[in-house]
Amino acid sequence: MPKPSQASELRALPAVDVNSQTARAFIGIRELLLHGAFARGERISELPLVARLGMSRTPIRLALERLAHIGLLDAGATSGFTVREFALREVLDAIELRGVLEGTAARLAAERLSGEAGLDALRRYCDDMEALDGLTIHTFARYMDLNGSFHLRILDMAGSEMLRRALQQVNSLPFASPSAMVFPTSILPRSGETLAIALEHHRALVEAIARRQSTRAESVGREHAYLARRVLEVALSNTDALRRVPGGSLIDLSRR
Amino acid sequence: MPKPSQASELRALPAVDVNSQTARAFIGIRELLLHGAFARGERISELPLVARLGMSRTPIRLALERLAHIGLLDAGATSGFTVREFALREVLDAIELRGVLEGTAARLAAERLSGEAGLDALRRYCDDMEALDGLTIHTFARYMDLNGSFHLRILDMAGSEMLRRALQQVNSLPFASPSAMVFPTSILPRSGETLAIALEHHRALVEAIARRQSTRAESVGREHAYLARRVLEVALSNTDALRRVPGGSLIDLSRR
DNA sequence: TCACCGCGAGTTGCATGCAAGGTGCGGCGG
DNA sequence: CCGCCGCACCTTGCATGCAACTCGCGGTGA
Repeated sequence: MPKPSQASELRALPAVDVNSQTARAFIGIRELLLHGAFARGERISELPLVARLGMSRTPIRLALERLAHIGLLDAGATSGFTVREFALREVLDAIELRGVLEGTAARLAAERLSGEAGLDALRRYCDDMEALDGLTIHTFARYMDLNGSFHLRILDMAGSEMLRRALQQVNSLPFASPSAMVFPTSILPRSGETLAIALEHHRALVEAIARRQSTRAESVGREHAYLARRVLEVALSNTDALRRVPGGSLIDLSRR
Repeated sequence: MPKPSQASELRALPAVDVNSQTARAFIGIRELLLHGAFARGERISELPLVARLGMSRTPIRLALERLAHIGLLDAGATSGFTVREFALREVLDAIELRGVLEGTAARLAAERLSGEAGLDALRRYCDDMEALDGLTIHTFARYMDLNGSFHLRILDMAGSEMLRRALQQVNSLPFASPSAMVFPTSILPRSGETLAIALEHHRALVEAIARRQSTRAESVGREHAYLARRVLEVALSNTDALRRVPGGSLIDLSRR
């Protein structure tokens, strides 16, 4: 069963169990962080959040710990947490690392290929994405969903739990995640061309995996991530686009 | 200043602040896990640990959470933690992933090389390792230290915080960490040859980085990790060696 | 006027109490 | 005798209280 579409403003964030206070705290604080409710480097203390989130310190503590672990907060040496700030260079590095890992996923998928089920699924995702025919304000959320499913499927086919964890870790930085750099044409004018290139990458990935061309699969997987890098470089000069990047306020543009 | 040698029985484990109950709980439970105090898949409940570690549930809870995050425990869907068990395949995948990441570190170090300081340090580590001249019971701890410093230095030269975190994550699985698969000759007879190959890899890495041969650096970095894989395959048929691998009891050898 | 010391507020680490949920066992009924 | 239901204990999630620590400010003395 395919995952339900999660096309909210803060999409591309992994869903978590909502039935515990800790999970709600995690989601709530993450949302605050990504919406720029705190300044970069600001110290986060627990008591204000108690008032803001309406729960006791215990779940808030746990949530802060988790946020520190996924890299959105810094755990100070002595104690306490501060809002992590990212130099632009770190964002670019994160995208590069995602490329390496997705390339590895594609390579392993090619090396370990067995059966047609995975390939068929990938081809269907490709077809669906091509059927969208452009990134309008209405279709781009759907595209992000399909795109996410496509890459998840490759990850499945790679069959490496460790790789899955590593990629999850990288993608937990919102602006490095695969769908963070997708904008409708109305925001970034040249999205159409970018989309075409992305779709070509997808086709090439499927073909390479199908033919067990593992080196080609790895190369294309890497190159595909560089696309996000290029989109980011364009978006940097576009305030509208930059504002839409989740967690964009955590990026320190003045620091290379 | 070089890091102090940490050649205890459970070396190769990142040091943590010992001044907090949580840190002590983390270390204590990790030690229990790696020494096989629990069966694979066993459920870990908090109260027994309260008695065993002499502290309240709060720090134990936090420590369990952290252990789950680094992958030594499974956080059950509903609640509670169980001891993670690793199929042999996952261990091999972890080593493969480490190869990918260390290859990437070497590539980035080559691409971003500036100045001679890093290279000089690497060369010194190489000299020191070669000066050991064999892996006796007395020298192999020192070798692991030097080896760890060498790879850390390359990671520094890569200059990617994201990459550092990813590698740290992989290395937190004790049997995948770079020094887990180093045995003195008295345990694994052919360690001498393996050591020679490792030293050659190190030299090749330094040379490739120095000449900015980034592709070569990446390849050698990957291949270097495969050495651990081969040592593991030999060690699998050697009970003595296997017992020395930290966390070896968590590996389910019957499951591929 | 400047420097140092001490106190106080704020903050975190930890312990513990309480309630809710789950699981297993025993008893009861068929 | 077997199966099912209910109760009780075990376990965890969360709240809260307490103590220690830090940082900063103000007062006092040189």
